[in-house]
Amino acid sequence: MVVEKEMLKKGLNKKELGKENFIKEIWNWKEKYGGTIVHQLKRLGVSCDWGRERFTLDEVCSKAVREAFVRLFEKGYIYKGKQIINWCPRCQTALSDLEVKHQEILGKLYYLRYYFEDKNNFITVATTRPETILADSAVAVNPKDERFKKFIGKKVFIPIINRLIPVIKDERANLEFGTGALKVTPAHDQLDYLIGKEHNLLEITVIDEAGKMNKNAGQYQGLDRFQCRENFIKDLEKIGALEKIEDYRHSPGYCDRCAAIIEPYLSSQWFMSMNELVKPAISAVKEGKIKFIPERFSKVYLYWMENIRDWCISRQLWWGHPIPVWECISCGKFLAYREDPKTCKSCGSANISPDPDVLDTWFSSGLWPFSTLGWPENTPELKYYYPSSSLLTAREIIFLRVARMIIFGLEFMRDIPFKEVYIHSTILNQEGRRMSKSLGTGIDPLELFDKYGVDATRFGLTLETEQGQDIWFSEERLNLARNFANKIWNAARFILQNTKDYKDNHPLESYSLNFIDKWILSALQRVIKEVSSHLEVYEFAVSARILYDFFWDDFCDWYLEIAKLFLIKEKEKTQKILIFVLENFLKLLHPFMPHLSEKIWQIKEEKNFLINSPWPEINLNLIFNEEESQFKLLRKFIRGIRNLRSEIKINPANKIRIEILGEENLIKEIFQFKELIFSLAGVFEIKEISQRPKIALSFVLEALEVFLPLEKDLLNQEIVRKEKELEDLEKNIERINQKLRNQDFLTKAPQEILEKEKNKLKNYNLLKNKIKERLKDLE
RNA sequence: GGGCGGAUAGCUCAGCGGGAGAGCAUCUCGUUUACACCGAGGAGGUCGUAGGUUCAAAUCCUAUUCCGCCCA
Repeated sequence: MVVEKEMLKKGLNKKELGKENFIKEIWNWKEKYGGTIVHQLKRLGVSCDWGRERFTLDEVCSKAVREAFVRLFEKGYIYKGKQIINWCPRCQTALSDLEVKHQEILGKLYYLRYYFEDKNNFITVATTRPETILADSAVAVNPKDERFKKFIGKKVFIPIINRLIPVIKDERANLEFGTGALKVTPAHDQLDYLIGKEHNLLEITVIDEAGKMNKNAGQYQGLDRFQCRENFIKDLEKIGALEKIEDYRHSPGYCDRCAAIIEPYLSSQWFMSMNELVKPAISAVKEGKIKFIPERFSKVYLYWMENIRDWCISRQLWWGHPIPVWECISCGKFLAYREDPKTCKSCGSANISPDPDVLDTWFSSGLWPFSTLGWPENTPELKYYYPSSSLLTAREIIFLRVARMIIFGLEFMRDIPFKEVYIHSTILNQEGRRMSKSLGTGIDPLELFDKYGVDATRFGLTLETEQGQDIWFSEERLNLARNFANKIWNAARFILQNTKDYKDNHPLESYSLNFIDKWILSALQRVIKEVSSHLEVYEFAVSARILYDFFWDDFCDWYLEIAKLFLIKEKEKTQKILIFVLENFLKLLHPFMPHLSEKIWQIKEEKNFLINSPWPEINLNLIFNEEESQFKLLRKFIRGIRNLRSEIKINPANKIRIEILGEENLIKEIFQFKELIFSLAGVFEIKEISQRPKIALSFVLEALEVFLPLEKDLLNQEIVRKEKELEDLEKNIERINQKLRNQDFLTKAPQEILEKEKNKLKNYNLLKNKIKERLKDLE
């Protein structure tokens, strides 16, 4: 299709070019664009086994297609039949139901009069396609419809061409639609075809393969179907057969490839009978042998499979796998052959001719999971790789490819092709439309790679791939990811600079770790555990977020800053930890940012590739719950001081003195980290006091009160602050009290929750008292 | 016509039964030798609407509106 368009631009059409040249053009195009996709994937850092790249028209695949076809043919699943199929007059081929897209448009509904033989009375029929009147074989009315009962069995004239047709009764005539009377056009409508079969009606074709009116259309012969409609309506109006025209919303079918309006067309095609084939494919999903992720897509799959219709597999195209069927002119048999035959295998006649059609491309796609591995030969690859674990794909592919892979896998391999089907997000462009090659709504990923970097593009998009949710593409998000990549690069540079003289001599356990070391190591274990488990269940965005938060918030903002101090006094141990955390982080990061993580890894040690190293495993000896909460206290303390400073706009360069009051052991703990606090909070002295100072800003942290002495004229600010704090606190206290006063809450809520609420209340009250005392002091 | 998904801070989205979160944007401060693609701090939301279940609802159920997708 795409190639055809390209050639039209150059002023060539496919018929002039000839079949052979056209196919040559297609191969050229395939080389060029197939190459582009592979190139993009490679730049993206996709680590495929590139030696196994395949194309559906490769010899290996062709062999599989032929074998599969012959087997299905011999089992009687493939048959030739005359049916109403979806015909694209532009592509001039049959299409399967899946290749037809319906789109709602505002069309017209034409009310037309069919006069009875006596020419006095008439019956009015409504239609959206008046040109097909020329192919009408009957008018159908519902037997329940009182209005038309008297007409059943009579005959009416088709307007203009004056052919006589009967009025018949059929339940499929919809009482609600139009006038309730239905024109029956067996050769140009699916439903009418069925009605026609039942009532033995004539099947008259008036439109040809190119969408033009044929000789049965009389005076309209040669006109395009839409032109014919216009002319015909004018003529009807002239003779008074047009009663009225109404606006009407309906959804005609469009060709998925070229967007031409589909013509339901009576034609002889090859079909695959689906009823039997589908059964094991339905139970495989129902029994959970194959799982869809997110789960809800299994419903989509099952609904389609349970209502499946026979699949029209023949196409009138020049490009594709030929249908391996030969017709014997002598005995009239159609038979499928594994090798091109010289004589008919039924009667031995040499007077045979090959089928001119090719197979729907989705036929070969369905064989992909095993055709690419050498099936029907029993190759070692087939044994090793089949079935595979997961199929990652887009949701519009569920019927076209996934369903058929499952059907064919179970039919030919007697086993499922994969255990899990992950349906990934669809990226929408800024207008909210799906990105697609044929719609021209896509963007070139290579441009994004140049602008933001490959890893940032990957990471930015990954952050948004919430399960089954669409992604509205926005470059802002890539910016965030690029900043993250930059952060990682700089942090790594800092670590590598400070570990040049580091020798990995001792195991981590041999060092005496302080509680901050323990905190970061413990936090790392948590990250390893969580990232791993989320990846297991395809929660990529969650994993990416965990890595982002850990690295930026915990590691860079806190541990690295603290490590700057540790590097002076406890150099070797700190180097050890920095390297340890970085290494593990890089491993976890690799699936998301393969280039950056590998690059940093290679600077660190040239010999081994990161991609070859094992995935990190959680070390239970490095989990320190107590130290983690201890660190959280210190962090709150430092943040509290920073808040006070910012409150009165103390220049960061100015060091301050703080005073603390409270429980002995807490004070001791704080003094232990004096230097950290000095450095991280801009403090030059911490003084223990026994009485609250009057002129100071303050905050309360558990059983500790912290003061920042200040100038008199700023005291008002402290009072306002404290009053606001008190107000917030009282709101919280009142909310909890309300709960605790509620008898139902006390009896019905779980004990844990009750304890939690009581605890909260206790703490709030403690704080409240301290703040109140403080306010009293200030008055 | 049937099915599915979404509606939460200005924007893009997390959270999916017990104290409303992130990034960007915005505001204040900052030349602290890893990083201004940065650091510190602040402001900003009656979680589409209406009912219901529950001691407790952004979170569960029902209805409804708007947006998107799929199938017929």
